[in-house]
Amino acid sequence: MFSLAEENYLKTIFHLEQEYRSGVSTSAIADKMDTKPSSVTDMVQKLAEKEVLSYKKYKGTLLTKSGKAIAANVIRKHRLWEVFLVAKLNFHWDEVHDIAEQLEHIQSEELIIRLDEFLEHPNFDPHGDPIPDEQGNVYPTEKKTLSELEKNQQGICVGVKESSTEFLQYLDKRKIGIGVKITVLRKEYFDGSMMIQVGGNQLFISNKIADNLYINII
Amino acid sequence: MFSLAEENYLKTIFHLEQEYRSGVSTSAIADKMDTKPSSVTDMVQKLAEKEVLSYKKYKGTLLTKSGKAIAANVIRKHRLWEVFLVAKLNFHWDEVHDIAEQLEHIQSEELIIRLDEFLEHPNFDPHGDPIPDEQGNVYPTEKKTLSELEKNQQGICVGVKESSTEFLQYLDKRKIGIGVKITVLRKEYFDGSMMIQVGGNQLFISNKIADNLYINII
DNA sequence: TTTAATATTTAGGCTTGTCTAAAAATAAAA
DNA sequence: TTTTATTTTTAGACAAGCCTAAATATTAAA
Repeated sequence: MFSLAEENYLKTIFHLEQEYRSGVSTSAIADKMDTKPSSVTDMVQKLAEKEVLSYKKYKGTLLTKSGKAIAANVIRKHRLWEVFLVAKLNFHWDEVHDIAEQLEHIQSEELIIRLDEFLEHPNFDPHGDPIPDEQGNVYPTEKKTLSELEKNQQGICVGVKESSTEFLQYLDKRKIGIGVKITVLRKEYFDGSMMIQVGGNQLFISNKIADNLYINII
Repeated sequence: MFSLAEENYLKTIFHLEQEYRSGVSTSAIADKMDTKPSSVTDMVQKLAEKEVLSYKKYKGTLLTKSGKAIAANVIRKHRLWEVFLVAKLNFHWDEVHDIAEQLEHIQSEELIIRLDEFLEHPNFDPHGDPIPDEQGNVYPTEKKTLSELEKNQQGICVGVKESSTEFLQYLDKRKIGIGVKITVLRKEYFDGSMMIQVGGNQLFISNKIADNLYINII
């Protein structure tokens, strides 16, 4: 069993490994967790003894297989709860992070199995990030913004890049939301604006909007 | 802000006050929380300084108004989550306590407002206990067992007394569940067995069953 | 390559919430 | 009412997880 603090370290290191593949430095962890490097050293040494990560003094750290599994599971829970908060409790995409940060530590395998079922096995959270499966496998998507799509390409909206309330309201009004299928009908190259198909409607959107929407190409 | 441990003490004392109205003893709290009396003394003194309870050495403790409000809010959250687990995630009544024990400490007013909304403002948890309102008022019901009802009385099933899996399955099969309206059609006084109306069906049940069902008289 | 700057670790300390053992107060029994 | 038993409190200690300050490695610059 891992404590809340331990789970948070594992999760953070998991994320940082994407960026620092050869080893995550003490200070990188400290920065991300808003804590002091000395605290990180303490915890990393403790986690190394528990064999969830490998650590060489001054050389940084990397998760072991079991460490990765634990971290992926925490992330899975976090993202499933985010889906719940948005899809069932009508929170906005940008309001759910702090709450999910707490919910991700609730201990119950069965709870997550049933929550996943209740949400109909979602594959992405409201920010468009993939939800790890039960085995801890994450299938990272080639996350593109709508602005990167070409004419006639289509995909599913899986999230937003920057999410101000005004922007979310703009999207709501136009029925653009997570899971919605979008097709590029026309693209203007001088300003990147485009005509898109969303549900039954055709919309004209600026490049600024298109650049803020994450799309999963299908 | 109160820590997880502090919230648990307040909640426990709140419950114990129903039984020990003139003051809750250190050992009663220690018993209920499965901790040592010396630990209780420490915490109670700390909480007294925070003015959420009044405490006189050797004389026990009672919650202040603000202490009661905090405790009621934790209980509100606990019971709302229990409703969620049973009504939405299909847990059995007897499986939800430990999970709710964790969920009750999630910090977000907005979350509880929306959860309450999502569950359509339930008044009772799956064990038939009343859910405190947002102001912390609890309206305790005169919780009777079905066996205490007389002929022609009717009420809503709000919970079970003892909940073995077999018993819950017995109930499921007969469509007896929380929120279900039950009417006593006939009652045999020599053994307490009764004929009841449940939904469209009439059922004959023994006193043993009737004694295990909590009913809210309407 | 030697020096300076930066990163990391160690040492020691603090807070929270728990514990054991001993002291003190209260309650019960003789 | 005095003694005994029980309850409660105090004192001192410990683990987790954090901190600051000092010591040690590593990296970058001269």
